[in-house]
Amino acid sequence: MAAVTVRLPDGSTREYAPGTTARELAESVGPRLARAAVAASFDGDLVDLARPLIDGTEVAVVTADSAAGRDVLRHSTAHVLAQAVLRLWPGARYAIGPVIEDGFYYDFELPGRAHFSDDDLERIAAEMRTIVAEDQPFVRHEHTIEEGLGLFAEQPFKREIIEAVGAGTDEVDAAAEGAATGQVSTYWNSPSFTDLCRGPHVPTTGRLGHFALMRVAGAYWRGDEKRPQLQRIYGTAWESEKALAEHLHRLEEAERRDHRKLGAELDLFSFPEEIGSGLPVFHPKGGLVRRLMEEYSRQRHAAAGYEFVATPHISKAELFETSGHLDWFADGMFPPMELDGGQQYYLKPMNCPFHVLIFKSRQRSYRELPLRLFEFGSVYRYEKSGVVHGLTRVRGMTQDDAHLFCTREQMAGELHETLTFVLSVLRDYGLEDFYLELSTRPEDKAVGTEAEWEEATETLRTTALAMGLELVLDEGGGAFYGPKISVQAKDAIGRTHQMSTIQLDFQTPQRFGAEYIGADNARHQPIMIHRALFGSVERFFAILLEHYAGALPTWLSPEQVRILGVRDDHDAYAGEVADRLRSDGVRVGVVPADEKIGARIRRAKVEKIPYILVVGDADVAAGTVGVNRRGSEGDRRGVALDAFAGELAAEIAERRLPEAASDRPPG
RNA sequence: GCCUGAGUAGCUCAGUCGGUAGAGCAACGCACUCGUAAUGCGUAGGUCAGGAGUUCGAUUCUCCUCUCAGGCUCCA
Repeated sequence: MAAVTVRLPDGSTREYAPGTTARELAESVGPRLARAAVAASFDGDLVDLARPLIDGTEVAVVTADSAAGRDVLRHSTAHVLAQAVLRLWPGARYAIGPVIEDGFYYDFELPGRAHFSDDDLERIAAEMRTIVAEDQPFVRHEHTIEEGLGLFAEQPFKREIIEAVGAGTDEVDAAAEGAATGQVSTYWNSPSFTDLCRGPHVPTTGRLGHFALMRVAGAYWRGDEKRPQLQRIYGTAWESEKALAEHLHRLEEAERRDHRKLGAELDLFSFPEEIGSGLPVFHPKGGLVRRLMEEYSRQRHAAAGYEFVATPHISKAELFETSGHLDWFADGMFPPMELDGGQQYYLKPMNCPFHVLIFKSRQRSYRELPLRLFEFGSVYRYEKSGVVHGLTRVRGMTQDDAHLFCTREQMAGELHETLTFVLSVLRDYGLEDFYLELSTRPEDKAVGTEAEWEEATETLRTTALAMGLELVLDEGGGAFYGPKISVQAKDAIGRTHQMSTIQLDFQTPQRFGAEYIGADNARHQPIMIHRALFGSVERFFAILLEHYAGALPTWLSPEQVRILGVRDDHDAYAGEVADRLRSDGVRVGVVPADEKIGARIRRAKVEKIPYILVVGDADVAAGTVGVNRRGSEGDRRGVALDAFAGELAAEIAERRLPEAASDRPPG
């Protein structure tokens, strides 16, 4: 047979004897590459290192420290997890074990419908280490559908996957398991363990080991609430002990920034049990931050031509029948209150029907359009008990909600202006890294015709593309009344949060019979654009808190400056400094010298106050202050009070953001 | 709503194989008068989430409820 010729990623070509494997290729390139290799890719398709080279393909060696390589490690570790569980729970059924961001999971059904407990994780991890030490090979086999069904006769979940592959009914599995070939592949580890899998895998289990099992959870088979709930184990795996440790450290960092923890530590808000789940109260400092957020928002909205409205929290049932909410989302609403005459009232889950009624309150002319109505509107949604989460998923919240009414001709321009406005305001709060997501018609829940949806979706797409930001498609993710664009923002530690949404709605004006008189003297239906910028004040508060790890920019800090006299005979001067700054509108606190200066500085640091001013003998004599700025090394002594005040006033007026949204860990 | 855990002082946590509890920090009092991340001593603080059951006796064991955490499902 002729030699096989392959191209390498650097463009060079090499010849090998027929039957040469990817592993042998790696070895021929260099021993270090061979050691780092976990898989290979042939023309971009990931394959095992044991796969023979194919003539004319481009071959790349996949190393453990690449994204694709980590996926291979994680997938292989998931197999080891399944093998360990089957050893410890003979007769367990195993379902699927895919790779997810930063790790993997595997779903099981244990004999006698038993459950994993947290303590089991340690036993399972120990068994996994044994399997790693055994250095078992991952041996690939191809089977027909019938052979596959026979192999997994005792494994109903595997059989279901194989049947779906055979029937080509499940696109996801078909792609994953290779339906195009009408075959399934398996990986054999030991006489006692074979798993259905497309692969590739590392050559042997000995290649693994830098993993941690994170938690156990219940998860529905196929993600379907109506199907059996399986036992899921989440784990993470990395190419080295160092990479694993770094990952665990990142998790700790996220935990340190958790807004629920910061909210308690900084005395911003709490969730009194007596009030109920998902119903927060804001304490004075949190209330102040919230007010500052809202004030700046109002200021920007006023400047952008929005008009402020106010609407009640409850309404007759008919309003939500007209809007369609009772048809589609009654489950998400609090149950109705019934009055004497049998009239039912609901807490409002949204503000839009109220704003439509304001539009409809009198005859409208095209000359009034676009009409932009804005409100900080409190809404109540009955979130299921298991989903309530801190300030990000609550049962009562305040939306910064606006509804824009415009003509069809104005629609594109309004969308563009709105998106520009939204991004500009978000940037002022310190979020700067964005991409856009376009959500299209949901399959089951939707009102309106295909044509209307198509037109609305296209308009949104055009607007989004004009922003020059990355646009991601979210198929079927729209609301029941229209498609939407959402702004996704990355925070300081790289997590993505869905921020503002802009939704087009042809339906609500129709349902409510909202009309305006056009230049042609005829009645027309306005286009309605729903728009929330923060989403909810509560959620935005949480995101900002986590983004800044509690160290809010000076303009948003509840206490901007704390003044400390060195001795108690400096307290009078500290008071004068405070009065001077307060006259500029600065929020100042003074703590008298009944504790050592070091202790009071520490307290102020723990409270993440942007500026600590220390004043002593020299300052009293010279009219100066010692400036200790949050996040900077050391302090500046003998700064003239006027100079500091001027600099601070400028920082606040410009809403300057901190250079880095990180701070020193306490202690 | 479902699965797995958890709830002990304001916070972080220890403890009780069933005999009603303890530390550090915080709070309060006294002393210390001090120049950039914790001065010392003392005092007070708990229906051991709530309810029911078993028991001579329950914070501890059982059941129910509430709340929280991590997932699943959901998220107009």
